[in-house]
Order: sequence, then structure tokens, then C-alpha cells
Amino acid sequence: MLDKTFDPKTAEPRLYEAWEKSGGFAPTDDPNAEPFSIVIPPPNVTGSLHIGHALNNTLQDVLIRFERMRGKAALWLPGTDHAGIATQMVVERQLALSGNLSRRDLGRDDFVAKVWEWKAQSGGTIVNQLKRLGASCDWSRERFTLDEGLSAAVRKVFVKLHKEKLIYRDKRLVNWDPHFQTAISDLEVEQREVDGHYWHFAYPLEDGSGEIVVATTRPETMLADTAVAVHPSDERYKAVVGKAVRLPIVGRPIPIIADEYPDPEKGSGAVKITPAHDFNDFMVGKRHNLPVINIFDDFARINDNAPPEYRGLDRFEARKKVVEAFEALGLLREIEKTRHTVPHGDRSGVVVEPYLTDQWYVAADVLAKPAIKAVEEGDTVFVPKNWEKTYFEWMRNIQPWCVSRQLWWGHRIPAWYGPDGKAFVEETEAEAQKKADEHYGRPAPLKQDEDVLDTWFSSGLWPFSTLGWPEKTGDLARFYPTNTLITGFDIIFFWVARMMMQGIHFTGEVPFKRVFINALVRDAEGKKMSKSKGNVMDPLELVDEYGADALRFTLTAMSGQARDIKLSRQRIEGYRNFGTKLWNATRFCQMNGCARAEGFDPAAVRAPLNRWIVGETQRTAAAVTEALADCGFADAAEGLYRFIWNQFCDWYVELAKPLLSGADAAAKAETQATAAWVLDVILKLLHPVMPFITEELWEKTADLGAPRPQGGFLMTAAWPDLPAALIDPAADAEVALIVETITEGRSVRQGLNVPPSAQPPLLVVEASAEQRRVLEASAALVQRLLRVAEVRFVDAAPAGSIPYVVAGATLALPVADFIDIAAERTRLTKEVAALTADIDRTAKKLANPDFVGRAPEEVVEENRERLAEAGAAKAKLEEALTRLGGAAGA
RNA sequence: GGACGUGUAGCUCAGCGGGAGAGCACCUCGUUGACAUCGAGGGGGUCACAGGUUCAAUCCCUGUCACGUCCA
Repeated sequence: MLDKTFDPKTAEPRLYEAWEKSGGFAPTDDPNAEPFSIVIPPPNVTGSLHIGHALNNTLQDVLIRFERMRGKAALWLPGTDHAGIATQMVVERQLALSGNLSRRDLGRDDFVAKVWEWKAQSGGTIVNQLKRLGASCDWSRERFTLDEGLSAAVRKVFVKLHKEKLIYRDKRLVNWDPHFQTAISDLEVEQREVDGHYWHFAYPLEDGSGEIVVATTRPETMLADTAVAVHPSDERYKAVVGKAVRLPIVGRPIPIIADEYPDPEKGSGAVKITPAHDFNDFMVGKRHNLPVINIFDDFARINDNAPPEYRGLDRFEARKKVVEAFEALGLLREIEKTRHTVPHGDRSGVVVEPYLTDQWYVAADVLAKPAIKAVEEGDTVFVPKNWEKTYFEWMRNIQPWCVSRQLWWGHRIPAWYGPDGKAFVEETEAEAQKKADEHYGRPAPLKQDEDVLDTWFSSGLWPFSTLGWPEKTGDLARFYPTNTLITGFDIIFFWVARMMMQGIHFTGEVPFKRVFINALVRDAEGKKMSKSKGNVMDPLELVDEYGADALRFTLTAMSGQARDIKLSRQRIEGYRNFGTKLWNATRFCQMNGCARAEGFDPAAVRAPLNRWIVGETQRTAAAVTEALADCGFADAAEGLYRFIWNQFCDWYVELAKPLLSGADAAAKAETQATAAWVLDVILKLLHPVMPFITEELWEKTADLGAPRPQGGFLMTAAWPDLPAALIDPAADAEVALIVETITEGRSVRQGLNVPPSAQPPLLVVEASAEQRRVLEASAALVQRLLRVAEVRFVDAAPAGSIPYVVAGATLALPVADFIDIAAERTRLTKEVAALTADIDRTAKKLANPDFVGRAPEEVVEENRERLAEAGAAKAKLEEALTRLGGAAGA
């Protein structure tokens, strides 16, 4: 006998261990099984599971469990990402907290050793958390982006792209993060709107004939100005173009140039040009061959290119000082408040500087073309489809991708420099040396590039590098391209797009056929959760409190498309209760001898109740299967919830009670077998979403009745595939009549406050022969569930009885003695009024020749029926009202 | 400034051309042998606003307003 409730705390770890030991997480070896593969979006190796991971991984697990049960060779390949900048940041912070040693003090090798230490210490955390969630990943294939195999793939890709001239070194402005002292890509820059000022500075003309006013939000950059620009059509400045101004503070003469860039409508129409510290100005400088003067060091402090009194100052200190100097010089014309966007590093949170450096770039525009085409042609589809727009938008406007980072934790760039700075890009140092020696005609000393690659460079290879590429492995042949990628929209650019570009370029095939974009879990204020913001929620706490199944079901049910998810504890609690409900229904079945029968054939059951539930089971199985096959996770959860609770528990179990305790041995046996069969199907259908409780129930009911066809774990049981022929409309109608008779009758009773203890008869006043037969046959049920003494067939409703109408039949409850007549009169009057309104509307509609002429025949027919039914019901209720009036008067 | 998305019951959300649904919350009743992590019943919504298309609009189109996210 089952306990009263399921205990997830003890059962979940036990079941997970049993699954893992069984080897059931690995894809089947059966060569005939269709492969189905998912690669996990690799979480940061030193991270911990937040609620977004929980959602994302729950959905992947639902899908992989579903496909595994459908008999596919289902592979969910797990692993973690070294997460260059994020991990380095964590370790640096730890160093600062403990020893005060900066990474520079420590030196590269020792620092990297420290990171590996930290990885060893905390790297298992997230994996264990995924296990708590029930994730059925094939851990034997677990990968890490810095594994030797994956690192070899990274080198091969880099070298090949270099040889194809799709990776090149270039000196240009990058987004420079002064906190980490590294370049970052455009995507890692966050534009934040902040309050700021326009400072209007006057630059005196060198010939003393006047001044020109420029406005800037960044006064300190004036130290690096090399021109002032005006629009060529701007009449105000026609005369001064070609002249020079003398740059205040610095004293350098700089030219006034004409360029399309300045907007004459804005400010004075003249702008200062600082090619070294502004992306737009850099372009202007290129067009006019302006000198590029850099005044910052790697920390964004002022360097020696500025006047001595500014050197060494932090950029914000320098800003103050420049403004003060202008004021002192009498050249500060105005300070205007403004709100403008300022670029910040998404990890460091500090203001990013455009900074002139040598970096490695990927010619993303070339790689993007086939990646765009693949989505256009449907080789890869996005679900929901509108995310394709986002993908196209970015891919069609893609910029060169800066892939070098001035960090220490990551894949070191496979480039070696000769004495004259020439780069030799090869997969190994030996190969580079060989090439260098050939080039120089003598042994030459080489020095490897100090930089590492952007983390996304290696994660972009994830779908194939994890399967063994560039080796031609069996896994690669079998599981690539992967079937479905499930991820958040926040990394469509960072990750999905890069995988598409690199996957197609290196394997000739798309990396996945389908991309399911799941919603983003946000915090209470609707803000994106991130570790750097510190607003993460702990799903493990929720697992502890409610069990993994409850959290999983909640996330699945709320995973509707393109929405933010705000998690509520009440909701999780509700789904925990749902699990308990199923648990207790099983318990009931167990107590009533429900056991699988040898050779049970659901199509052959005879009792209408059993025929009905068999049909409903088929409908549910079909709906859930279709939903899961199309990533309709929420629909699947919804359908399961309704079927299990509102149909199986609320009605089937209740209606089956008389059969299970009745004298008809054949009906009893059939019901026991049917219930066991339905439960088996339920456990299978629910397993992908709630794997633990279903597996436990599967195990606990294993010894009841005939052995299950495939024995073993529910996790690897065959998914139900039921024929639609199991649906029997006659049985459906029969059960519907009984259910409505009870529901409507209860409504009458409770609406009139008939005491629960009162047991009037149920009078069947008017009914078809078939309805009479059904009601007679189900009299015991109706008695029990409607709490009536008997079901009696009469010719007319006696005075003081309360009628109600179900499917055209008139039923009545003689409860006048128990009720408040005035209240009943009110109730009937209200109902008659509602029916009258409905009749009026419907009649009006049917009187409209346009409606009758144009609407589909079935809609017109439906309305005719509605009108007839409402008319009949109204007549019956009015009659009752009349009778009641007499009774009340008496 | 551009793109996308969202406004439906007190809350969280389904539905998306033929008289609006669920869960939670709320009110009333109920321990009848699976389940109080429960059962029964009930109240509660001019489906953001304004136009248009249609026999018919919560649903489609246009505009407005509000909120959110992404990209400049």
C-alpha cells in the first residue's frame, strides 16, 4: 500500500542514481533507432543553477525523455563553458578578498593554475544541480570547452579561417574595458541611458578673427582633438573652413574641416573630432587623413600624449580638470543638461572606451551569408518563428567580430610572432616554428600571441566539437546535425548565430534543425537575472521545498511562447498538489484491486464508463504527443493536468466506485483492468514532465497484475501510441448525461441551500428512451454523487419540485420543504431572463438574411438548435415559476 | 530614432473569427473509506481605447495610449 503522500526528498536522489546506474541516459545502440540529439547550452563551469537554467534544462529534459520513450536514439549531450571573462572575474575577486594579490602580481601561469583550482573545486556544482532537477543527460559524454579535444578544434578552426583570410589582424578602434583591460565585442557592450551634460567650449581661431563653439559630453577627449568639423552646406562656417583653431590647454593648432558627419541642426553645428576616442570621429579622421592621438593608457588614465599636469589622471578626474581649465580661460560658453546613452561593459559595469589597438577579427559578414540562407530556406527553423526576424536583422547588418581578448583564462591564440613581428598562425608551435624557419631561412625565435579567444568563439563550435570534430567519429556521423536547440533569446546573437556561421562553414551542414527559444525568467521588477547583478533566484531551494517534479511542471506549464516568466510559489505548490492527487488516485486504484490484466485490450471493454475513459485517454495521448513533438510544452502540461485531475480523478474514479464495489464480477474485473491500463498510460505521458513521481509510482505498481510488456524503468518504457478508434461517441454522450445530471443537480441543491443531509428523490420528468435507459442504469451513481434517495420516473413534476434541464431532458428535485421559496423564485426569474436575452439575440441573428445566407450551414444550424433549446428550457422554467407562485401563495 | 512583444477576472496567464476560460485568491457548504497537499457550489471581466473589414471581432486591419525588451 502506498503512503499518503510522495516524499521527493528521499525518492528523487534514489531514483536519479538508479537511472544513472542503469545507463539509460545514453542513447540506445540500436542501429535502427532514429537519432535525436540535443546539445546543452553549456553553463559557466563555475556557475550555479539559477531559475533560467532550471527552465531551459527542464524543457530539454522533457523533450529528450519524450523522444527516448518514443524509441529514438536520444542523446542529450551535457557540458560546461570556461566562460573566459566571467570566470576570470570571479577568481580575481577572490584573490582580492583573500591575498590582495592581483593577477598581474601572480603572473600568468600561477593565475591560470588558480583558475583551474577554482574550477576543480566548484565545477561540479552546476552538474550536481542539474541532476537534482532530474536532467537525463548522458554524463559519459560530458565536455568542457577547454578539454583537449575541443581546444584542438578551436585551433583548427582559427588556423583554417586565417588561411582563408576570414580571420585577420587589424588596428582599429575597439570597445575597451578599462576594468579588465581587454577588448570586448560589440555584443558585450551595454548601452545605458544616463544623465550627463553638454559642455560648450569655445576654440579660438588661430588668426584671432573669432572663435568656434563645439559641444561635447566628454570634455577630457579634447586633449586628443585633431580637428573641428562642420557640414559643407553650413553657411555659418563657409568662411572658416580651411582655417585653424588653436586647441586650448594643449596649444596645438588643428584644422577646421568640412564633412558630412556634423548635423547642422544640432548645437552650434560644429563638432570636435577625436579620432582616437570616438567611432564616428575615427571615420572622419580616416576621410581627412587626420592624425590619431591616443591620450589613454590601458586603465583609461591620461598618458604622456597630454600636457604634463594631466598625466596619470583618471579619465573622470581629467574631465573635471578640463572643464575647470576652460572656465578659468573664459572659454566655457554653456553647460547643458542632457540624457544620453553611454556604453558600459556588460560584465564589469564600467564605461567602455573606444580604444585604438591591434586585435584579431573574424570576417563575420562572409560567414553570415550561408547562415542567413539556411534559415531563409528552412534548413533551420526557429520556434516561435518570429525570432527569425531578430536573427535576420542582426545577421544582415553584422560587423567584424573582434575575437581576441587580453585575458589569461581561455584558448590562447595560435599565432606566433617572428623577430620582425610577422605572425605565423598554425595549429602547433612546432608547425609555426617550421614555417618561420623556412620564411627567415634560419632558426628564428618566436613568441606566442599573449591573447586568448572570445569565449563565444569556442562555444560557437559546441554542436560539433563536442561530438568529436574534427575527427570523423561515430557520434558525429550519427548525431550531427543535432535536432533541436533550446535556449534563451538573450543569446541568439552571442551563441546561436555564431554556431550557425561556424557550423555551416566547417561541417557544411546546419548545426541544428530547430531552435526553440524559451522565455526569459525575470526578477520581480522585470529585470533580466544575471550573476553580475546578483538578483538570481535559487531553484534548488524550490526543489527542496516542493520537489523537482513540482518545479518542473510549473516551469513547463508557464513556458508559453515569447513571454517573461514570473515565478510564484503558489503556483509551484499547486502543481505539487497535482502530483499528490495522482499519487492518491493510484493509491485508490491499488486499494481496489486495480491490476493489469493479461492481454487487456482497451478496444474491447464494454462498460460505457470504461469505453469513455479509454477514448479520453486516447485523445489525451494524441494531444500530448503532438504538443511535445512541436515544442508545445505548456500545451502538453495543460492537457495532462486537465485529463488527470478533472477527468480521471474527478469523474472516472468517482463513477467507477460502484462498479468496483458492486456485485457484477465481470464489470468489476473490467473496471479494475481498465483503471490499471489508464494509469499506466498516464504515468508514461506525464513522465517527461514529472519523471520522479511517475517513476516511483511505476515501480510501486509493478507487481500488480500482469507484468508490463517491457519491464524495467518507466524512463525507457515505450510511449503510448493509441488508435483513434478507441473513441466511442455513444459512450461519451452517455457519460456526459450522467455528469451533467449530477453537476446541474448539485448546482440546484447548493444554490437553494438544500442541506447536504436531505435526500430527496431525483425525478425524471421528460426524457428520451435512451436517456431513460442511461439514467436508470446509472441510478446508483446518481444517488451517491447527487445525494438523492432514488431516481424515479414520473409523468409530471409535482408541485413544489425544482426542475432543471439537461440535454433536453427535464429533471426535478422535490425539495420545497427544505428551501426558501422566495430565493428559488429569484433564481428561476434570473435564469428565465438570461434565456430570454439569449433567445432574443439568437432570433434576431436568424432573422437576418445576410447571416442565414452567408454564415456556414453548421453555424446557422447551431443557432437554430440553440434557439429551440433555449425556448424549451424557458418554457419549462416558466411553468415551474407559475407552480411555485401558487405554492408560495398557499 | 528603428524593431519586436505585451495590455483578457483581485493576481499569474490560456484562448485568437461564431455568446469568454484555467490556476491561485475570495465567499458558502462539506471529514460519504484515495486524496483537507481534498471535495461540492458560487461571486467576479463593455477581453486598453478609437476607427475599419465582416452576416459575425477579444481574435483580422489601421491609428492612439500604456508597459516591456532588443538594436541604434
